Amino acid sequence: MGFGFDFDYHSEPAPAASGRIPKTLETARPMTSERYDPQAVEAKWQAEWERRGTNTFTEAALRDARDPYYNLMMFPYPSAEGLHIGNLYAYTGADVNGRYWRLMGKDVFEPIGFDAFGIHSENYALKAGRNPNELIPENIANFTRQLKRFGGMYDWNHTVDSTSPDYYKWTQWVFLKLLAGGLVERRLAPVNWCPSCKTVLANEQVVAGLCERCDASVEQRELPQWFFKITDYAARLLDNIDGIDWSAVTKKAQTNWIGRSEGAEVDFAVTAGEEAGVRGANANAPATQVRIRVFTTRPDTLFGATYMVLAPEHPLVPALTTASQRREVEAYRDAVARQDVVERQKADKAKTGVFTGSFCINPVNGVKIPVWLADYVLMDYGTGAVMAVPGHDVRDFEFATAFDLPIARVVAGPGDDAGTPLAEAFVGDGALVRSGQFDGLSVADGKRAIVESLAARGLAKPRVHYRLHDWCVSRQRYWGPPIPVVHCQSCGPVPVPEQDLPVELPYLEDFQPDDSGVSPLARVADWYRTPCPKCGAPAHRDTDVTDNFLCSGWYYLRYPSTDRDDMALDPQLTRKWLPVDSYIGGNEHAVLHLMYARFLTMALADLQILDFDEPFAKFRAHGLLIRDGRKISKSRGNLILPDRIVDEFGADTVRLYLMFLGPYDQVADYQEHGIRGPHGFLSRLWQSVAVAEDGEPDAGVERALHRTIKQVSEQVPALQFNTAIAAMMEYLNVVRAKGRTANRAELTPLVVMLAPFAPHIAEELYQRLGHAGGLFDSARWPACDEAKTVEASTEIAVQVNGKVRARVVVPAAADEQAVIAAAKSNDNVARYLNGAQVRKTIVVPGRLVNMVLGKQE
RNA sequence: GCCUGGGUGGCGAAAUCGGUAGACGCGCCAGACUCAAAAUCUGGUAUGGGCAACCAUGUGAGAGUUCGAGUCUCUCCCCAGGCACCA
Repeated sequence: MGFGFDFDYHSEPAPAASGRIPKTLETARPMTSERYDPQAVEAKWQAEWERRGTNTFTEAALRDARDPYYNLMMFPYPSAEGLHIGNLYAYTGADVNGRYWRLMGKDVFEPIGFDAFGIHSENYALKAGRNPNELIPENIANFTRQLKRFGGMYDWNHTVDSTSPDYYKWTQWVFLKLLAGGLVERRLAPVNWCPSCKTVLANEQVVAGLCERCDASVEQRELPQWFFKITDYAARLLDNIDGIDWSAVTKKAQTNWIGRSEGAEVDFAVTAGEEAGVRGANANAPATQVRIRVFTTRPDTLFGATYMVLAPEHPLVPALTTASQRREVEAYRDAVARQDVVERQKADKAKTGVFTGSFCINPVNGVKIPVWLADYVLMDYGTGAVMAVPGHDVRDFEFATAFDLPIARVVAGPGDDAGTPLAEAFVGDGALVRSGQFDGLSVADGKRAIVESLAARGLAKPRVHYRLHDWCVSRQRYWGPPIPVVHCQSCGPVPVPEQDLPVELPYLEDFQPDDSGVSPLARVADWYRTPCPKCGAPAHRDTDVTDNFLCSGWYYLRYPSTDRDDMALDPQLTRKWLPVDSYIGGNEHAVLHLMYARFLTMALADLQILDFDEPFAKFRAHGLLIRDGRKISKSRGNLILPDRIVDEFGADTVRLYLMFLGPYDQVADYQEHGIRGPHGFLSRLWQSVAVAEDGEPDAGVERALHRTIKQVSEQVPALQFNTAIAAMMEYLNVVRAKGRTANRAELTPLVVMLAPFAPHIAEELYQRLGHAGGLFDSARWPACDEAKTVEASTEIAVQVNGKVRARVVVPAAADEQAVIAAAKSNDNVARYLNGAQVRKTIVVPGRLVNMVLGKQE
C-alpha cells in the first residue's frame, strides 16, 4: 500500500532538479575558530547514539520500561526512488513528538518498518523488469540508510519487513485465527475485477468505478473469495469512535464510511397472477404469500409509495416477471450485468428501468402498486428493494417522471397543504398529509407511529443498515503472503496447521499475472500440490495471496514482540506497550488502513488474544506536503530529493524547516528558498554558544525565556510545531539583541527545547555548554516558572470609539483608574477627547482602554 | 449534491474568552564590512496620503450583533480533500 507514499509509476524518469536550488550556503564568518558544520556534527552524533544504544531497547529494557510511551508512525512502502519528502515531513513530526516525550522522562519506543508486499511493489517490479525478491531488499537498504541519516529516533532492534517470512508467518497466523474464530468466509461473490491489473479489487480500491492503481475501468466477475466479516463489527466500529482521541476529520471520514442508516424494513405482499402489463388491471387480485421486503429510512412517507423498485439482480425477479414482460425484463437484466461498474455508479445518468408485470400491496393503505426493476437500486445494500416515494425522494422523483408513474405528496412543508403541487421531490420536514390516521404528525413522529402500527401486524420492524462492506482479502497475484489454506476434494478448504507456518512464497522467475483469474502461484506445481493436512489425500494450496492491508493492519502489534520468533505477540510486552500512545500519519489512510487496523484489533480482542479493542489511543493526521501549490510527484517534475537537501543543509536544518513550514495538520507548501531561515537560526545559535559566558541571566532575558518555555511546552505536544519554532527564534533574537553576548544559563534550556527538532546540533551544543552525559540520555525538558513570566509593565492600546489612537506603557500592577489616567494624558488621545463627553469606558486589563464618546453630530 | 478543512502583506504564515491584525521566517530595499562579490551584521518593509507627528483604508463578498469582529450570526462566492443513485 505504501504509507505516506505519493509517487506515480506511470511517468518518465525524474527530470533534473529544478533551477531554483540555492547556491551552497557558506556558514557565517566564524567568530570563533570553529564554524557550524552540519555533516560533521550529524555523523558524530549518529555514531554516538548507536554506540550508546540511546535510541534502542534491548528485550529486557522493553520488559522493564517504567513509563512506556509507544510512538508510532505509518511504516513506509520502500519504493525504488527512495524516501519521499512527504515521508520525511510525516516522520519528522512524529519523531519530534517522540523526542519530546523522551525529554519529559518517558520510555519512548519508536519503531519503524517496511510495508513491502502488495500490488504496488509488484507492478513496479513488472515495469522495471526486476524481480521483487531482489528489488525490495535493495530498496529497504536504501530506505534504512536514508532514515538513519535523517536522524529519526528509531529502534532498529525492533523493525519489521512485511515480506520477510519471519513477519508474514504471523500475518498468516492472524488469518488463521480469524478463520478459526468464524470471522472469515469463502464465498462466490461478484467482485470488482480490474482488467489491467488482472486482479480483484476491494470496494475501497475502486475509485469512482476506476482501479485506484491504474485507472482502468473495473468490471464485475464472480469468483470464490475470502472475506473478512468486518460488517459484523460495523456498529462497534462506529460506537467506539466517540471514545478515541483522533483527528476530527479522520473520525468523520470513518463515520461516513461506515454509513449508518436508521429506518425500517417493511414487507409488501405480491398480488396473485397478473397477466400482461396493463397497469392497474385486476384491482381485486388477492395477495399471495410472496412478500417483498424493502428497507426505508422514511417510513413516514409510506402512504406516498406509488410503486416499488428491485435491484435487477434481486432473486425474486424471475418469479415476479409475467410472461408478457419476460423478454423486456431479461434484456434489461443482461444489459445491467454487462455494464461495468463505472457506468452503473454514475449518479447523474438518466434513470433506466423496466416493469415486471407484477404488483404488490402497500401495507399501510392496501393500494396496489407496480413492481419495477432499475439499476439505481443496489443489491448489496439494504434488502435490494426499495419502496419508491417520488414525492419525497429525489431519485424516485426522477424515475417516476421518466416513466410517467404517479407522484403523491404526503408531507406538507411550511406553507404547503395536501394539494400543493410538487415540482420536485420535497425532502424537508413537515406534517404528514393524505396519510390516514397519521395526518398531522411530524416526520419524526410519523416514522415512529407508522412503524409501530405495521409492526403490530408483523409487517415491519425497525432496522439499521450500514454502507460498510465485508473486506475481500483474496488477491490473484504473486507478491503477497500466500493464503494458508489447502483445498481438498473430500475435506474442502482446510487451514494449514499453525506449526506448518509460514507457507512460504516460492521464488518465481515469471510472476506476471494472466487472465485465468488465478494467481501465478498456480503455475508452481511442487508448491501447488500438497497433501491435505486433515486426511492426507492429494490436495492443493490456495493460490491467492492476501490483500496488503492485512500486512499493514497489524504491524504495530508486532513491533514490541519482534524478539520472539516462537509467537506473534508476547502477552507481557503487548500488555505493557499497547495500545499505541500516539499514531501519526496521512489522512489518506483515514478510511482503509485505520478501519482495518481497528477491525483486526477488535477481532483479536474477541478471540482473547488482545485485551483491548482499539489499537490507537491517539491518532493525528498530518497535512499534505505540496510544492508551489501542486502535489509533489515525479510526473509533475517537482520532486524533492531528500539526499540532495540533506547533503546541502544537513538533516537538522531540513527537519527544522519542514516543521516550520506551516501548521503540521494542514496542507504545507514547500518553498525551498525558505530553508535559509532555519539554517541561519541554527548558525546564529551555534555562534552564540561558541562565545557564551558564565553568569546570571539578565532579568529581561529570563522573562523571555520562561515565556518561551511556557509556549513551546504547550505547543510541541499539541503538534503546533511552526509556532513553537517561531517562539524559539524570537527568544534567540532577544538573547542576541544588539550584539549582546549570551550566557550559558540562557542558552541551555533553548538547546534542550530545540533538541526534538534538531537533535544532532542540540547534542553538540549541549556538550559545548558544558553538560556531560548526552542530551537525550540525561537532560530534562525545562520547566516554566510562572512567576518569572510576569512583566513589570505592559503596553496597552488606547481606543476612542473603538479606534486605536495611541499606545501607552503602564505598570503591570496599575489599577483601572491609573490606566485611564495614563490613557487620557496621551497627547493624541487628548485631541480626540477634547470637549467631548466620555459616555462609557471599557478597560481590558493588560490589553486596552476604550473610551466611547457621546454622540457627535 | 453531501461532509470536512481553508480563503489574512510580494510569499510561507501568526493572532487564548470577541480586545493593539500581520508575531516568526522568506523575499525585497537601504546601510556596514569588502578592491568587488558571496556570506555575515544593522535598519526598514500591509496599502494610499504626508517631510513628519499622524490620517484614511485593510483579514474572499455582502449584511447583522457589539463600545469593539480575522474571530460570533445570516446570505453568498472561491480553493483543497473526502464521499457520492446507500433507499
